Amino acid sequence: MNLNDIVKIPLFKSLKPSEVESVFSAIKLTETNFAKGEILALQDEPCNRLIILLTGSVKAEMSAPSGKVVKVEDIAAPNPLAILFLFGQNNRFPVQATALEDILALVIPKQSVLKMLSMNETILTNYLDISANFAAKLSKKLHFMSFRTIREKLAMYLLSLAQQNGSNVAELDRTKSSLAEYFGVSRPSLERELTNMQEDGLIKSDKKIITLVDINRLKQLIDF
Amino acid sequence: MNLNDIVKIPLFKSLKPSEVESVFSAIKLTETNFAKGEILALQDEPCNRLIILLTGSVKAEMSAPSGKVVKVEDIAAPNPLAILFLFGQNNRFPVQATALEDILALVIPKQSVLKMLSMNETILTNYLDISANFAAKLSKKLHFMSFRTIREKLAMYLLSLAQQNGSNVAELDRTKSSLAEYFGVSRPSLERELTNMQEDGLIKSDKKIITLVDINRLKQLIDF
DNA sequence: CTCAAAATGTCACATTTGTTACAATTAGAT
DNA sequence: ATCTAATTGTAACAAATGTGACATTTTGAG
Repeated sequence: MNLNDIVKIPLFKSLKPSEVESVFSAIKLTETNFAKGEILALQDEPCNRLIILLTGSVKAEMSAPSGKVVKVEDIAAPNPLAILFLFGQNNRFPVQATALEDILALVIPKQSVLKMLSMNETILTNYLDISANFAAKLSKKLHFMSFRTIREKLAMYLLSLAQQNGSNVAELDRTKSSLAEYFGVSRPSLERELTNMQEDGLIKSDKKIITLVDINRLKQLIDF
Repeated sequence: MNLNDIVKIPLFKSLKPSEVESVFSAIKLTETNFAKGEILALQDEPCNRLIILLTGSVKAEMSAPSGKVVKVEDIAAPNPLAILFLFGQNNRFPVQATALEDILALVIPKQSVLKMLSMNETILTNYLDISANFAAKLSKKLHFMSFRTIREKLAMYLLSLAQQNGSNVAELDRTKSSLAEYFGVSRPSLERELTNMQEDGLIKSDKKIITLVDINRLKQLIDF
């Protein structure tokens, strides 16, 4: 792996070439391939290494013994896997990670991660920042789940989508099926609520393009 | 604050006296009092300091629309507040923290925290461990929220309570009101479901003592 | 292009949960 | 021990969501 690729990894962002060299010579790390469909980490497996995706992506699911799954999120290169759970007393993967495509990954043992963090402050701040971002995502998801009605969830979701665009149009970034799954509701219920909201003059829904018609009322839904 | 108190704080666990001295002389920190009911941190307020409770406890709540709140958890001394969100790009408190009792707290600015972490490896590992434990708690809560029905949530909750006892009896560790709040459902709905489950022969419910009658069927509810 | 699989839109109906209200019981302070 | 506030148990009714089914449209592999 060359230097250009390395500094593209968030954990190694802003590292000077000399730092990369000294850090990488001090730690153990291996590059590993995973085929599509292969399991990178089992749920509840001890989490004793950091896995950083170099290419490809994984889906992270929480599963109960006989098959029911809760999808948490997809993680794509060049992001790390389960970075939040690497340390701690009973540190286990909270999800099962399955390769969505062929994957090349960097695997670093826990001890080496610790070594890196204490020897280089840039890596330390990167690590803390990345962790905080994942925590924020987790927390956001939890907040999201706390919205009671589908309408509220949609208002929240659409507003933040439109805000990213800087417009009053939200273009869905995934299928409505997977959106329903993300919301934790059934697909027909999600469709129905989109229809209802259109009838109520809140939005205009056309395929994946949702136009926010009455932004104030949408904001009211989630603001109080 | 004396040395004995300091090493009782998880973040400073296993520190040698000489380390405590050198670390504390290098960073800024203040002790602050909060009265019962006072707000230590607002939801969405920038998270630029670490707050460690020395005495007392706080409740952490996320406010959702219509004034409804989702209680995330209580945090008691000597634990830190929102440690997961201190770093990161858009680092804001995900919850509002309100004092449940009079509180004495240690407040350390973000920059000083970073300084501590890079100057002392013990503090670094403590910090990482504490963070991971909170992440695990968050993740567990998320898993819990993913259960669809009240019955499933109850099955999950009661089974893990009974398991702690090593018996088939779950003694509720809080009021049913607060349990309903924790579940994110209304209190009458929770009561009704307890009644239904009793009628269905799953449990026997008497005040705070819930006897698990048909454990297999309860397990099926969450296993499947 | 072609065609099968996936995704979408929409129903009628069943189920779950919320809401409001009220009475009974329990807990805690003085 | 007494009294007030909190908790608990329950009910009828309203609202939200799930389910299963079906036709239509879109997507993507070959």
